Amino acid sequence: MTTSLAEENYLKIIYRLCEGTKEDISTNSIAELTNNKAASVTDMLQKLAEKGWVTYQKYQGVRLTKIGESIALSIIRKHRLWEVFLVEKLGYNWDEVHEIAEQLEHIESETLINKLDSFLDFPKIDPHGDPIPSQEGEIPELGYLHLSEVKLNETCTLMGVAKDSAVFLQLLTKLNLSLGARLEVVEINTFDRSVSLKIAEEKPIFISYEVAKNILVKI
Amino acid sequence: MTTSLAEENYLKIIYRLCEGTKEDISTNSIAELTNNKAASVTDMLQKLAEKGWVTYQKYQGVRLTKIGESIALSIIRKHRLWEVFLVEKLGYNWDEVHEIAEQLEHIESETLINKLDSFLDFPKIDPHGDPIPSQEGEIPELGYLHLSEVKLNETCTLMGVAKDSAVFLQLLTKLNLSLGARLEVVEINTFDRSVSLKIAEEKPIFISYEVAKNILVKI
DNA sequence: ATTAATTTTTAGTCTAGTCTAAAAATTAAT
DNA sequence: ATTAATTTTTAGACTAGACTAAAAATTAAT
Ligand SMILES: [Mn+2]
Ligand SMILES: [Mn+2]
Ligand SMILES: [Mn+2]
Ligand SMILES: [Mn+2]
Repeated sequence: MTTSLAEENYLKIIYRLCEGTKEDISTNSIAELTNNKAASVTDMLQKLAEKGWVTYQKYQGVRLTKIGESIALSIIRKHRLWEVFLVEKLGYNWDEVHEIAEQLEHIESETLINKLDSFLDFPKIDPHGDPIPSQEGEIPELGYLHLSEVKLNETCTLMGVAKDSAVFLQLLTKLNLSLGARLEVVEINTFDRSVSLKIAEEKPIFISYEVAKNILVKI
Repeated sequence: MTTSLAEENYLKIIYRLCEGTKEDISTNSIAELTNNKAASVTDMLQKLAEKGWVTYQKYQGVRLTKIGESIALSIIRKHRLWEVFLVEKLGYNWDEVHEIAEQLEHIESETLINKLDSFLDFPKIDPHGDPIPSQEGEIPELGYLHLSEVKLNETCTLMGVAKDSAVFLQLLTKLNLSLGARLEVVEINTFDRSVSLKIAEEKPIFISYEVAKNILVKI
């Protein structure tokens, strides 16, 4: 069966919301992320349920079915592979690629994405450290921690970000925080949970809890 | 001003029809190429005229304005650059890329297409020998002939094709006719205008007028 | 356990882009 | 120059995907 652009965007967002929790997803939370009104979301959920891509009961929320999930994963795979292409081959910065990938992820071709995958040498992660689902929809669980969870005086490696927004990524770049950086937590302020970090023996930098929460690290 | 996918496809087709002739373009000819009904075309022509991209008078046909033409050329530029990418970088054959490029040509980004252009080393022609418009909308007039116009015993070089259809391109491939091939016209049958060709001293092959008409050559 | 607040769904409307059927204009044929 | 054939436009209807306003269901507060 064929998927429209609108349907693909809904499935992708429902996937993101399902990831966190075992609960069913609320209409309002979807409305927020799609920038649509709740009434429009209800309409679409009924269509998606009709097509067998979500399970949905009035007032009780929604979840992806196996098929719905595999559609979402194939779009995420395309999004992330295109982001790798834009950064690795065309020389974009990591904060510039998300919007373009939002368009490219909807290009429909059986062969294209696999040829692209091969051209890029089968990358396992995208420019933001997010794992790239395989053709079969396997997505490795990387088990990263949020930097905000790291204990005082521990050292870790920056593996990814939990947010794609350009302003956030530009801030990280300005602070010299890029994928692979070695970070030592030298101070945690209990008052506002802000953090001081040493990046590879340089003099410490200061980041808010909001920032630390969106940085993914490996111990 | 912003262009929808449907509008872009109409402008591209009107451009193609304008290219040939100085006459205004008929509603029916557009309907045929867009695979829409004439009534739908009339609707769209009124919208395009409203936006200033075509000049249009009821019953009198349509032409692109300067702005309309520059939009069409920017889409054609994108289409052809993506075709080069698909063939040169991803290893597609020339008969496999048109449909994918039909989708990619609508990706909207100021920077993307110029970075792609640079990544591809500023190609001047696409995999079918068609010229790639510059960023400014300049399109070199290549002055090629149709193979059907070449005189008996003359030798020429295959520079391009006048048709993108997969079956046509596959036929050429099967006949060993590819870009750059040296062709000698060794026989022209006046009855059906079919042609016999020597490709680089090999034994002659036979092609119909229909095929010869869609092969572009340089003497 | 009622009432109040919140969330979700329904009902009805809108736009873009398509269609069919019928009317109007143009072009071709007598 | 009429008439006939063809082309083009209008009129009215449909679908996808959005919206607003109002009704219904759920959840929270007394
Ligand atoms: Mn992204
Ligand atoms: Mn990413
Ligand atoms: Mn093409
Ligand atoms: Mn081409």
